[in-house]
Amino acid sequence: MASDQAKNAGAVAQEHHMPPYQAYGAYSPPFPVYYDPSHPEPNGGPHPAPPYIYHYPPPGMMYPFPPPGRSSFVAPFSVVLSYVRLVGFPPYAPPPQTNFQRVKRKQVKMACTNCANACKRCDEHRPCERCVKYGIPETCVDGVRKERQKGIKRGPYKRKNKSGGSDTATSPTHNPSFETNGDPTWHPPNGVAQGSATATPAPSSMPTFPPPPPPPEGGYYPPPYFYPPPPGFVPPSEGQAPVEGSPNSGVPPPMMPYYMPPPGYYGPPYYGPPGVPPPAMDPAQAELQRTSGPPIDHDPDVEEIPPPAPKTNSKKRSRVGKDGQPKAKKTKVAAVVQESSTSSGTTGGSDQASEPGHGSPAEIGDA
DNA sequence: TCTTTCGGACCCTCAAACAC
DNA sequence: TGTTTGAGGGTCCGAAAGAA
Repeated sequence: MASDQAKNAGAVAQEHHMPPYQAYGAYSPPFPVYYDPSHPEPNGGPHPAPPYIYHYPPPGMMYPFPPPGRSSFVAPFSVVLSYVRLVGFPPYAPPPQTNFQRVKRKQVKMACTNCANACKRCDEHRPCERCVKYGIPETCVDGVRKERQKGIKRGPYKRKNKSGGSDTATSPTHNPSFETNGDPTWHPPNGVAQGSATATPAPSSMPTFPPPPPPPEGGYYPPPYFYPPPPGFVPPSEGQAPVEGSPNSGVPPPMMPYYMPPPGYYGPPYYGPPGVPPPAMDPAQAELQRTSGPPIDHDPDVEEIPPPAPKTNSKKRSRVGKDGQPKAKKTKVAAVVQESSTSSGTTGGSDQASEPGHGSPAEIGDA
């Protein structure tokens, strides 16, 4: 079987995490934005109830960005999206590991034969909830686990490094790539010390984001361009950095200064005044970046996390044709069925657990 | 629209390999 | 002998396909 690391690589972005109560900016997909209920809500209203959403900026879209002077992004939810940046914003690089804690899927130790056959969730009780739901409690019995094979020779193990980075559980707060910001040439701006902000300390399970780069010549920090603009946000006055909590005005602005980058725009972060879209990139340069990709400042030594792969038709199954050719069934399920067929009543055999239309619990799916 | 099916991701267990 | 590794074997999510 593939290693768990490899298996989990894509799953992190795919699974539904239960975000910790901490808000952070995000660098690039699949990094989420978290919500921090320790900060006041606009209008002093109550915090939204969990689960808190993630914001996955679409590729090519702007990205949440830690506000100036903050080593991490902690803000009311409505502010979270107020700091944005464009793809390829130097000198940031995504950390090699997201490490966002994921809620593990709970599994029962032994699913009943009906649920196992249907590949559906079971529970500890007998009859299980699903069997009761479908009126087949009498057939809700445990299957029989196969005994693990013994005497299987295994190759030599690759000993993992105990001191660090042995696995994905390494605290991201100690991720060297964070400390160097993934870029050896980058240094935190003066006066922006790590942890200097009033931000709620990140739990150990959460990444600590590095401080933002200094504003460019002229002193602008990214204006609060939104995509989409959070309701009720009041943009800061020109030339000012976004102020945390600014949405608290409670007065919905008539029009938010937000924009989408023009097509083909892969340029640097735009520091212009609020409401003014970035200039279009030079066509030649845009074309070059379209073909070779946006300017990436990623540490070449840092493994890049690819954006969530678009859903493919990989799960497309070829079904039984009109003229026969039954598909091979899952043998492991079939084995369970076979072993418990005397009590469960499901049809045994290694080729099929049950037949459609016979009311067998195995094919009663969840509604 | 609902139901059934099932690919494959995810999870747990535990024997083999390894360190001390 | 205790710990670590990683594969076996299981659960079940979620989407496709068929049925109603």
